[in-house]
Amino acid sequence: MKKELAKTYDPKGLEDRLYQKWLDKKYFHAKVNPDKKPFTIVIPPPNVTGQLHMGHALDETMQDILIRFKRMQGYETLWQPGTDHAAIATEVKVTEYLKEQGIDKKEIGREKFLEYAWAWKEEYGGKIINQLKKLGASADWDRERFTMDEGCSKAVEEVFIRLYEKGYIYRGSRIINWCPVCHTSLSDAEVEHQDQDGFFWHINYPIVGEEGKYVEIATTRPETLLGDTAVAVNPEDERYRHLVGKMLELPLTGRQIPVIADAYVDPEFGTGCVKITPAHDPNDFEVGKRHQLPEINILNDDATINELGGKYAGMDRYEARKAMVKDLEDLGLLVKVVPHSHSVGTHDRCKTTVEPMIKPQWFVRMEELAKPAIQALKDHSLTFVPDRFDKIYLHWLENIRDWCISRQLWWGHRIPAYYCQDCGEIVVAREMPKVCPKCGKTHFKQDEDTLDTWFSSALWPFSTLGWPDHTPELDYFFPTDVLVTGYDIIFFWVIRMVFSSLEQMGQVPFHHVLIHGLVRDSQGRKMSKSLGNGIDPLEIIDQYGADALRLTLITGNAPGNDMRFYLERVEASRNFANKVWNASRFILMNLEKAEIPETVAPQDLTEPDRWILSKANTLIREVTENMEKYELGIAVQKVYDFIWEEFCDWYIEMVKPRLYSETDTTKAAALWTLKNVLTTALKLLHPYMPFLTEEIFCTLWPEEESIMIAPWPIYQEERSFPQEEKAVETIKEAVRSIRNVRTGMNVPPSRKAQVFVVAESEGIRRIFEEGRVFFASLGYASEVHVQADKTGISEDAVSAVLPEAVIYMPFADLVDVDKEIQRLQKEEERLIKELARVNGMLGNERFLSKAPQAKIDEEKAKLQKDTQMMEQVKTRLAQLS
RNA sequence: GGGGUCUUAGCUCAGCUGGGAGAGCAUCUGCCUUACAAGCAGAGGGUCAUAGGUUCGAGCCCUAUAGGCCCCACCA
Repeated sequence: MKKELAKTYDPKGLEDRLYQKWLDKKYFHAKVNPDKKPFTIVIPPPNVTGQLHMGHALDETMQDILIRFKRMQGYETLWQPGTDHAAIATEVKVTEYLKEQGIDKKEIGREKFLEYAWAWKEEYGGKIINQLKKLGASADWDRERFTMDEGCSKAVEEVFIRLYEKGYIYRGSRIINWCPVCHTSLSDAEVEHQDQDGFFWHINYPIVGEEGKYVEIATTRPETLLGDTAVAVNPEDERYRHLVGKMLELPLTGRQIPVIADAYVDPEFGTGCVKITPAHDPNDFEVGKRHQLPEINILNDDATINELGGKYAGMDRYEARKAMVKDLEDLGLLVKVVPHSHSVGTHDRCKTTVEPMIKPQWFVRMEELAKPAIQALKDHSLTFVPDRFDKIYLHWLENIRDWCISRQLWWGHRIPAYYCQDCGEIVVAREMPKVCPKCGKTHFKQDEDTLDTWFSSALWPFSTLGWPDHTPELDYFFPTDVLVTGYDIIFFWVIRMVFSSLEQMGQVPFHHVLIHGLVRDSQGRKMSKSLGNGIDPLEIIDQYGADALRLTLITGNAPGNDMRFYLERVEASRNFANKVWNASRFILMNLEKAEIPETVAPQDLTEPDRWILSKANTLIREVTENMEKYELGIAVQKVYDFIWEEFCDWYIEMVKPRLYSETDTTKAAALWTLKNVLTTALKLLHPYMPFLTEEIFCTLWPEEESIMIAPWPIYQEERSFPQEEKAVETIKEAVRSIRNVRTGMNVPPSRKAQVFVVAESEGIRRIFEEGRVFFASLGYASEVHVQADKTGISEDAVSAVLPEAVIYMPFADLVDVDKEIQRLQKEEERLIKELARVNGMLGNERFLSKAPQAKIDEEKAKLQKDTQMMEQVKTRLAQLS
């Protein structure tokens, strides 16, 4: 079956059709197959209610490229897909949605809310998955998972219980980050620090019993004064040593607090006296613990002042701040107000300033868990690409603090802890206990909180493979090979997967972490909803095709770096797709006109055939090497250059006279080579541009099922033809000079000219004899004469100097001697410079003694070539003047 | 305060282990040459941020400086 291809590549329709075919054929489906080596990637699960954005598109494209590459190499490839319940993100969305319907979350209660949330998930959850399919993602959709499905939930429960039993999970009243808008605790990773302009309020605290004497403190949050339980000074600070132990009167409260000494205080900073508010500052909390200070919580959950705040009770924190500053001023206790820029913690999701608060929460004790994760990187069982992310990973782990995992949300995995209503005993178990092991009573209540969303995604590499059950999949596909993700979630996700896997599985979850950057807009700004500068990948796919989008995302940027996205780049990618399409169309048209043999004997191949085969062979080796090293952009750039320049601009053009001739005996060899090289190129390109290459491949090889499952090309020593490469490169250079000369003289292509090639060396003459046909088709030659001297060449012929030959073209009427002299002088200048450089190197004793021999030989060869050329140029110049 | 990263052609960026400066887009010139005008052929354009150092040799390695961006951090 031969298909006619359209004149321009139109991805519309074709992409959906091919994707459906792949699905029908089950190519994406991975099975446990002991005869093959596995290759596994787990997808960073997108938020179940999310929309595909450029970041996803980049991330999934990289994974799909690796998966398709390895699949063609013969691995049993599993790309494990799924979605994340995204606790807080989803809960906020559902709450907003309900609000629009006039439904209040608190009123309907937990159970009803969860019903709505699941319904929402059912309705919108599939959306992002379908969007991934538009990209061409070859994930095993039969294995799609969800972090809150039965299996993943079971894994979460199991890990929680195991960690609790080992003492790694504990419940404690500690200072945590509280979001007053979302009404939940947050982990440290969820707090973003922003520098904000604020003030330093200097306040006098009167010393009890010493009329008119004060201790001056400086604070950026005066409202927290209500919770002060001490003022601290540095024990070494001579200025204040005498105050330690004295009592102060806390303004506006009537309470008395002590002056304490603690090394935490920096005498150089502020006044050297620090108000200590254990309930609302992490440092003060520590100080408070050391000195057994009372912890006074002065805030409600919405960050209004609570009932302990006296007249300020009920005010918002900032309102209270204003009122208190005013009151202090009236009391004459406000010393001064100094502008001060300081860093403020905000909730990364809603940007609200977080309040440190003491709350009973669940924590993961991190110190012991972090150790193997550090070790794994140090002994290289885990590596980052690029490796500069090693430091970021290590620094975080080496300074890790306990992980607050409880959230005051409903959408998530409920904590499997039960409280005895009678004696307060905590029981962590798979289901609600019947009888209290401590008091024997039977009234239990489950913990109201749910787990941090990252607790479940931390288990993703093994929970998706069936853990805690011992499944064949787990045995076969785990540990996974590479994780592909952005640097923005190393702390949230990558690190937590590593220590969770090391703890539960005793192995790293993946061997390599391939890190990419952010996709930014054309001006380098982050794409965001609020800026409205986001570019929808689906619109790009609709307009230019998925392949063009994929290529754009992969090229022109180094691993781990951010990239700018703009339409001109997509157009360039689209143009390349069209180029491949048209080259293929040309080849297919010619293949239809003639029979080609299965194989061609080597002696029937012409020089250009061997040249392009040799080039393709080298390409195979290089591209494969680059891809093994995750250098995806470099790899595809090489394929791009090969196809466009070597294959299309040179080989196809060189081959045309053979194809158009009725009598040429090497026609079959040309067709065979065209088909062979095109096939190789398509295969190398397939991971990047799956749709285009599949469509062409299946037209080219109707008997084949799909390029997806075709074997990856392999470098073959016997396909290396260095001599032919040199010969064709010589011809190319000659053709280029002819074109150059002609353009310089404004000779239209329609005007053909005689071409004389003068070369002393017989070997060179043979090369030109072989290549004479190309001067006609590529160099607009009417006749080609290859000879050893200038016999028969008119004096006014224009010349082009090559290293080992001079080309003459008689253009009697057009000749412009001055121009030619100029051109030759320019060439002479270049050669003088080049010769000076080479001579400088070769004349340097130390270069000769220290440089590698290969380099020396290379320079010697250059010297010879350039000297030769210089002689030609000089001779020619002498002739002209 | 610590760490990272960037500074290369008008624009956006490549440049792998140090050995003759590249691509895409843009610009200029000429071509509707029977695969492709989303194309073909040719051209112009860069003291690789600055100053030192290591080296036979530095865009690449080291140090410092300037500027941009990012991350981490308990300076009240």
